[in-house]
Amino acid sequence: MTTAEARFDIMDILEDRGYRATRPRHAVVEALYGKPEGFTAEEIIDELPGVGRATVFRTLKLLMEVGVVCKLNLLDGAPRYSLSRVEHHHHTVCVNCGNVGEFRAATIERILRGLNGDIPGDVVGHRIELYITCNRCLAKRSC
Amino acid sequence: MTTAEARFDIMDILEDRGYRATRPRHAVVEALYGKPEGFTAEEIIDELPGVGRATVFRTLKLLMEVGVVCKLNLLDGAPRYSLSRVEHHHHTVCVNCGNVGEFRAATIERILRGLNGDIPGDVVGHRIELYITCNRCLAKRSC
DNA sequence: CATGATTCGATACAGAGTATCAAAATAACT
DNA sequence: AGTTATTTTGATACTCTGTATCGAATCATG
Repeated sequence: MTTAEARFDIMDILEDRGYRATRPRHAVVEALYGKPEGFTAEEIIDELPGVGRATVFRTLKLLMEVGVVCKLNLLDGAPRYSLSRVEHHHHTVCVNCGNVGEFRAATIERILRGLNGDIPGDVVGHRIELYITCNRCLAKRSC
Repeated sequence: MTTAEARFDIMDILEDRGYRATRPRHAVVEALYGKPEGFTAEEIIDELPGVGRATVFRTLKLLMEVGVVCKLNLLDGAPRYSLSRVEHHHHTVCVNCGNVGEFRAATIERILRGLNGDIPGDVVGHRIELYITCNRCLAKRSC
């Protein structure tokens, strides 16, 4: 999937759900594409002085609702958001620089589904986060 | 492990790390034992009018540092904290009432460790959360 | 282009948590 | 026990992330 297609897709998804493809929303989506490794809300707000603070948060919330943006609460510092490239996935977060990556692990999904019997209720979803030191930070450190 | 032993243990852990076993900290730890299914910071603050707001947060932070309390950021509403009963575990969170439970799954741990090769960095930790509808909420609903 | 529904931006506000700092509690040492 | 040094506390003000409000602007539709 190219970037252009993906951009188109996201605005499409919004319109399909009855939301309007407005200029501020376009601007936010554009900005997200420059951040393949995650971003904070404040980063986007600073980058788009023409778009109001509330609108940025509203748009992020909307994008989470339609499933193309995820929010990660780290152990410290501001929450990070990231564009989802694949359907169902989980995140790696670098504990040093905060950069966010994605991974999939079908085996784990299967196990979690199998776990249902041991859990006192109905499993309706799950979330897995791997805390890592990313290669870039590892490289910097060994210098 | 009885409750009394566990209480003793927690204050012990703090003292072993050079922190003082003060009365406000005792009060917070006591309060936590009345909350086997998790709690919000505000609940504890309201329950202990004799203990300052800042102190409650400071104590919760301390207890997280020494590994006996976990914090969970839910999809909405205030974050929930919970006492950890077992060493390494993960959480179930009821999406309806917010109650927190614990589970262990050795198989998953093993898989996550095995995943190391597919991840662009060193895995230093992980977190798994299962979103469930707990039995109590299921029962209420079917009425 | 008139109408009505969405969305916007500015601003004030809310909730969770922290920084500050003087006062109190605690530990350590005589 | 009394003095001193250190840690901890509580009150308060503040920060930071996000939301509610609301009049103005934008947009789809007839």
